[in-house]
Parts: sequence; structure tokens; C-alpha cells
Amino acid sequence: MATLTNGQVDGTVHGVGVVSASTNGLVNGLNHSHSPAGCPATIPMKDHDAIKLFIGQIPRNLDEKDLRPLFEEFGKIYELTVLKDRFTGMHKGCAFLTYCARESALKAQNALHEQKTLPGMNRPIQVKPADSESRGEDRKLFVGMLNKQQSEDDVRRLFESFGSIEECTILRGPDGNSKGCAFVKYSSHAEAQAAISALHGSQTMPGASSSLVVKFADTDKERTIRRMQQMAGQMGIFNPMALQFGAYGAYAQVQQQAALMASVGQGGYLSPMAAFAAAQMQHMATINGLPGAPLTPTSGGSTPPGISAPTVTSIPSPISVNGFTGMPPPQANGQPPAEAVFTNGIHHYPAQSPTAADPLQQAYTGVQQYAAAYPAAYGQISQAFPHPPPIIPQQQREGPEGCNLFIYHLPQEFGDGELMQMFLPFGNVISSKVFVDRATNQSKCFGFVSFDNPGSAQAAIQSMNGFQIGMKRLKVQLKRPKDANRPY
DNA sequence: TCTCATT
Repeated sequence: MATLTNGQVDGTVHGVGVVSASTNGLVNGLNHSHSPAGCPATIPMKDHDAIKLFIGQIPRNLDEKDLRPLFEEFGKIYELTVLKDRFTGMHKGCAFLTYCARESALKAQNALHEQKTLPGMNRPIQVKPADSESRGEDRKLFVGMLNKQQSEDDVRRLFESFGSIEECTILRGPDGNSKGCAFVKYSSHAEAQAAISALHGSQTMPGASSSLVVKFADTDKERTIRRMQQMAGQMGIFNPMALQFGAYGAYAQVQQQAALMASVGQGGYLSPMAAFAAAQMQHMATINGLPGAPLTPTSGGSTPPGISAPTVTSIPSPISVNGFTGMPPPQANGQPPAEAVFTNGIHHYPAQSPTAADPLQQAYTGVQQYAAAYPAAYGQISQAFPHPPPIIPQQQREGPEGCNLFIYHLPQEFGDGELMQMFLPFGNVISSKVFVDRATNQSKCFGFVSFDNPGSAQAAIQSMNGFQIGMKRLKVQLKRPKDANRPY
């Protein structure tokens, strides 16, 4: 069986790797010399049982033509595609590779997976069947509360009696130090479940703060949520592109968070609306995609993400992430995404189904909604920045009963303008008022918003009550009628 | 304490 993960197979790998092209139907791929025009047989054929491989840890400066030679050594390539971001075209650092022959894929995996590190990468190349190739049942475990000294082998030993382990990885920081957790992938769900039953909480590793954690690893959805939550924080700190790019930038940051942060990092100004955009994405994803997901950032504790305006100007810059030092705005390369039209900071996208099931899609839609409601003037961030938004607070006006909202747990830096922005998507806001401490001029973190009709107010409550911004969650409810407080 | 990315 072709799975190989760590070093012990070294010795055998090269022997296997050199097996000559051979045996089963792989002649297929070789005999497609020129046929008469129009004959479909000119297309390279692959085995019906060919395996699509996922190739990871590819330097971003290598494209298909650079990679081919590396992989052709193991057989004829049917298809090799570097993954790119659909809008930015940015190389994602990974690829899909299908050989004509199944055997070639196995050989390549044996010879390459985790066996060498491409230039500029700090982790070894990954060559393994793509996710799409496996029946995606849950069989991967997250193991937490390990001792930081424990190695892959230690973890294997701990887990091997419950089934056959396909993969075992200790999570490590950039310095190579264990983060005290690991992934263990079994060949079946049942094995994984057995390991959970037997091991979760069963013991406490020396030096660990609590007992061993063994649970199914996050699904992709959960990971997306997790990232967006992290991003909500980061966008609060680094800011402006979220505005400059509008929905596009927000999307790109989900996809290319680190890279974009590098280009965004210079700003250092906190825009409450950037935080809001991020938070809205997170919210949409949460309410639509994964009701059971924890809402609070899992980093927890004393360092709330984002929403910390007074400190942000000290962010060091320029910032480089993975050697990436900047990225032009999408408009700048002469190739704006075909799907997006930029007009005064408002971004129009093709209609998308509001019922899309993908949480990211949902989040994206949410941001579009936000972006669409966002005044063009404020989108001109270069002028607005770094000053507060040029929203002129209007005279305090109450709407009819049922139209006035009380909002609590506002971010400290939200003013009347941000409050209004936040509720514009739900209707005609006739007034917005954040209460301010007279002595300090600081927001008291609550305020009122009035709409001109009760439907808008209800829609706003529906969407915004419980809405998470940073560590806080908004409380949005109907304002009590003036006389409601009176005993009689 | 949830990787490094999965068309």
C-alpha cells in the first residue's frame, strides 16, 4: 500500500521509484501519436482507475511548466493544474496532478511525498490523493493536549492499536516546535471513533494542562468559519483595503488572508467598518452555514482580536508574510476580475442565490449587501482616511413605535455614522445616535437607531441581534416606548 | 490545541 508518511520508508522509496513504466494498461498514455484531425483519440487517455493527486508545498513561483519535469519522471502526465485564486489568479501553492497510469501516481507519491522540500518552502512537498479521491467520511482526528516533546512515532504508538493509521502529523510552529497537538488519520471512521472512545480524556500528558483531547478534526466548513473569525480580528487592526476593495477585498482576504495582509499592513488605521465587514462575513457564515459553531474566537483569553483602535498605529510595517511583500489592487494589473465592476467603491456582482449553501458564499453575499449599502463617498478611502467618516449626524428623530431600536455592546469606536452604516442595509435609517460619556467624550457603547417603518426594524433585529464584532455581540431590540419605564 | 493549499 502506497501510503508513506515519515522517514522510515526512505530506504525503499528509491527502489520503488525506478520501476520501469510497465505492467497494466498504461500503454494507453503512450500511444496517442497523431491521429487524423478530428479524432477524439488524440486526447491522452488515462486509466479508469487513475488517481488524482494533490500536490502541496509548491513554491508560488513555479507553474505547470516548471513542475512537469519533476513529475514526468514517474510517468506520463494526463493533467497537471496549479491551483489559482479564481479572482486574483494568485498561485495557491498547490496543484492537482493526474497521471495517465495509476501506477505512476503511486510511484510519485512513494518517491516524493514528504521526501523533499522545494526551494523556499519550509515544509516538505505533499503528494497524495486529492480529497476528491477519497470517500470523505470523517476519519481524521485532532489530538490536543499532547506533550510538546512527543514525536509522530510516540503519537502513532498511542493510536495504532485502534486501527491502521494513514497519516500522523504533529502540528509545529515555524520553528519546528510542537504545538502540542496532532492530526491522526485512520483508514476508517470506525477506527477513528474507537480511538476517541478509548483515548479522549484518558490520560494527562506530562506538562499538559489538561487531559488528552481526541476528537474529529474540523471539517472544511469549520475551518472556513475559524478563519473568518480570525480575520474579523485582523481586519480590525490592519484595515483599509476592506474598503478600497469592498466586497472583493473582503473575499480575497478570506482566500488569501496572509498575502493580502502584507499589502494592507501599511495602513494601520482601524476602520470600524472594516471590522464590521469582517464581522458581518463571520456572522453570515455563522448563522447560515453552521449554527452549532462556537461564536467566540477560539484564541480566547486576554487578546481579543481587532477592535482596538488606540493601539493600531504602532503596527510595524512594512509587513512581509512568506516573503510576499505586496500585491497591487486588482484594478492595477489591467485585468480586473471579469465578474466585478468597480464603480466608486461600490461593487456589482452577478446575482447570486441568497440560498447558496456554502458559508463562504453566504458571507460573501453578506458583504456585498453591506458594500452595496455603503455610500460611495466613504468608499473613497484615500480621502476619508484616516479621519472619521464624513457622515453628518442629523437631528435626533424618533420613528413611530416599533421603528426604534436600542443597540447595546457597540464597539467602542463606533460613532453615529458607523451605527447608521451598520443598519442601512435594513431600511431607511432616519436617525442614529451613539451615547457618549459627557466627561470623557467616549462612547458608552450603546445607542439608538430609528427606521421609518417597523418592518425594517424587525429585519434589523433579525439580522443584527447577536451579531458578533470582535469579542462582543450586539444586542439589538426594540426601544422601549418612553412611558414603558414608568410604573404607571 | 485544528496544518498548507483541495479545482
